[in-house]
Amino acid sequence: MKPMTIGRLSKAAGVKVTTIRYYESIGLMGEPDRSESGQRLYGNDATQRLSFIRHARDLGFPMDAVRSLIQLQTEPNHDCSAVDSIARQQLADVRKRLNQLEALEAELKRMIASCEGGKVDNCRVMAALNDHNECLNDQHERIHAM
Amino acid sequence: MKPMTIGRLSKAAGVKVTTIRYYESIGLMGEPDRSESGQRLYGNDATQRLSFIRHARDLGFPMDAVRSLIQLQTEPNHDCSAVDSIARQQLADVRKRLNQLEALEAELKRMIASCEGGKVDNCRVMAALNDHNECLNDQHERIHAM
DNA sequence: CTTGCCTCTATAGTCACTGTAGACTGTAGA
DNA sequence: TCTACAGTCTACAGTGACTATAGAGGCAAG
Repeated sequence: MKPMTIGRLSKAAGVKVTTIRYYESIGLMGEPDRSESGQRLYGNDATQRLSFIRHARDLGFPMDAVRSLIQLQTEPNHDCSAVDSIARQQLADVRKRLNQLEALEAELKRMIASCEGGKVDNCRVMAALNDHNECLNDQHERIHAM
Repeated sequence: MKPMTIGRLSKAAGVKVTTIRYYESIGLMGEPDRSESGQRLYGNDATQRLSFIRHARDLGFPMDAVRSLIQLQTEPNHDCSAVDSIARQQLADVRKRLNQLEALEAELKRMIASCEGGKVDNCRVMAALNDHNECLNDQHERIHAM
């Protein structure tokens, strides 16, 4: 259980050194002890927290949500429903993105299927890109994040 | 068919004024004529191109792909297969993201379903976030973009 | 002529990191 | 002990695809 340097922590948790320092800088990670020469020294709790963050990020939780979850972790007696609702929110977001992506998939498939080769000039894919009319039912919302 | 100002173009194509100027700055849009006082003046071709860009972006095509597609548009006699392959690539990307999102959905669903209320301390959702082991089969790739 | 919106340029901010520069530290082999 | 060389430090710039802001000037209606 000796303290480890940032490089070891990085490997242990699968998070890049620079990213760990970044997490520290935005207050997600808390300042670690330092060696005499100023190198960061971490205990096991750091590995845990870092893995927690990474896992949450892998699941697509936005930074704010991760921050909240970490905060909640420090209040073990608090009711679990807050955690639940963050997770449900995330699930809802994921489902929304899924729907959007499915719509995209359908349209792309249609576009590609309609192409019969030939010149760019009368390419159906190009035509489809030009005419927004015959498309996606007013899905005006841009798709971003993940 | 009079030339229009950037504001009108913005409304016509559904792209923000600042975004139009941004597209110009990165060479996606080409420099328009200017009025005596220096205001940008656009013709119908601009509306078309801008709609094209917007539609492609809505479909999730990355900027580079959009650039290529625009380039191809200027070579109407070129073979259409390049267009096709860009679209297929995009479809493949969309499908990949779909798969990743489906995996996320499954895990989130599982996490949430396992929660039985109570305190944060023994919340299953938290537990799931802590233990990366019982999770996503090595889907180490981070999910980004869209 | 004034009001109020539109447009201009240039610059900084966003998110979640990643990369770089230049200096210092720690360790393993010769 | 000397020498490599990998690891670490800080601070700052860069990424993509925009968005926001500041401060100045333009244009049309009332």
